[in-house]
Amino acid sequence: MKKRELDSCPICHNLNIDDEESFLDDLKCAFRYYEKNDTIVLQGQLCDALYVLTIGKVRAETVSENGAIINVEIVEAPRPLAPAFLFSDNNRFPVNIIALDDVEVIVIPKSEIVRLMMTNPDFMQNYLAHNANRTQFLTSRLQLLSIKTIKGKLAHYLLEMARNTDRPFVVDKNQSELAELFSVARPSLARSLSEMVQDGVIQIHRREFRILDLNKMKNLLV
Amino acid sequence: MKKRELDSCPICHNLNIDDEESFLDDLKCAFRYYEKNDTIVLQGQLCDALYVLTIGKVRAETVSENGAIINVEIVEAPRPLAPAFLFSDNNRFPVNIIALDDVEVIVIPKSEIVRLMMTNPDFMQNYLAHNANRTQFLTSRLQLLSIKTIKGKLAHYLLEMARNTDRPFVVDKNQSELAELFSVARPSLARSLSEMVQDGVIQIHRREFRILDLNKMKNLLV
DNA sequence: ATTACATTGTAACATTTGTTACAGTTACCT
DNA sequence: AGGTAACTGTAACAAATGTTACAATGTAAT
Repeated sequence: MKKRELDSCPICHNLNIDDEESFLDDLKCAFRYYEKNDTIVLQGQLCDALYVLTIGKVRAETVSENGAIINVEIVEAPRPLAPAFLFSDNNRFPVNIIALDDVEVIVIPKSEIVRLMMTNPDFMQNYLAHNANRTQFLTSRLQLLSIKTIKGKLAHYLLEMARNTDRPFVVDKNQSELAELFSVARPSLARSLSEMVQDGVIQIHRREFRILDLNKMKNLLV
Repeated sequence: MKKRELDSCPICHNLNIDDEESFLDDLKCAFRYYEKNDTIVLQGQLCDALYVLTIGKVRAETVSENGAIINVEIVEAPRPLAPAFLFSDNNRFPVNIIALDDVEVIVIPKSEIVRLMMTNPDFMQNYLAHNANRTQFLTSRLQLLSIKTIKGKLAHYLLEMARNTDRPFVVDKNQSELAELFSVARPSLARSLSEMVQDGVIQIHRREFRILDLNKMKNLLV
């Protein structure tokens, strides 16, 4: 099995843990090990401890009531699993979590997390920052999805990438990836792109884009 | 001007503040007062203090680059404004905040918030719980919006309301409100509803719904 | 250079949703 | 009871997007 790299975990970095072993010894926690396809957490399960994925890779999936899988996210160690739900009023896991590898998970009771925060300001700020970043991610995702038209989403995305310049810029995704990000069909995305080119709003050469008409572009947002 | 009701603020309740005045005296913070239509926070502004809305009502709006208003939320006192962004890596306000009333805002520097958390476990848990609940709200909103069809959204919503029974139940929203929740057009929602009735999936009498075919219903989710 | 594969462009058609308009119904007020 | 406003149902048409299929182009490996 691989080795732990605790320091690159978003809630554990910069904690000045000189001795990982003794740090973990002091912590009241449990180590759990799973093999590929083991279920680590069941959707709906009570969440009264922090699950930290320290080794391996897992799949987090939302399952609808007829068993269809709605949403999938792959998470790689080291990262806490659903750290926000530990403190929410409805503290149940929103997803199934399945091992994709050999996996180590450290389970830390909520009371220990509270103790850690109270005694270790860095840990507390890490925890807060991580949750805050997650909120920010969700907010911007929501903002993107609440734009209804494909051209609108493109305008939002491309204006972000262009950073208010009219210089050409290169995007790091191909059309299929963009289509997935926007959750639209790939040919529909291609159609919207070529219409925007026809209308003289943008220029495209492979992955290099250039905004030709900033005003038209911004009007697509509404 | 109205009176403060700090105890019903999600991050301040149950703190055993016997004397609000002396509690606030001990806290290094600033009181700010605004009139209707004053700008309290500008989108993009650095967020290095917690803004707690203690009296009044504000509007939080996202403004696109061409000045169109994308998103609006009304917030009433007492509530913290964007508490998650205080600790995020990109700590800038994502919205304009405008007074709708006579408003009091207490501005508490980040360092004071950290100090409060370290000395007051209840405050810390309140803060964490509030952010966690917000995350949960965003997550479920995202889940709803990522269902593409109107019937799918309806199925998701109605199955939630029905709580796995086949008994009739009453929803607390009219069609216009539902349409806004799903961000679709009202007549489109009505059409989907009547199609679902025609297909024998549900029965409707005014705001009373009844699920007739649970399987068909669940299949709409995919 | 040739092949194999991934990516992009495009077209025809189906489906879904939006838009606008109006009629029927219910709720409420006096 | 009558009048008004809110809510709901529905229809015709427009617009946007999805689906499927295939051609054109680019990319990488050998």
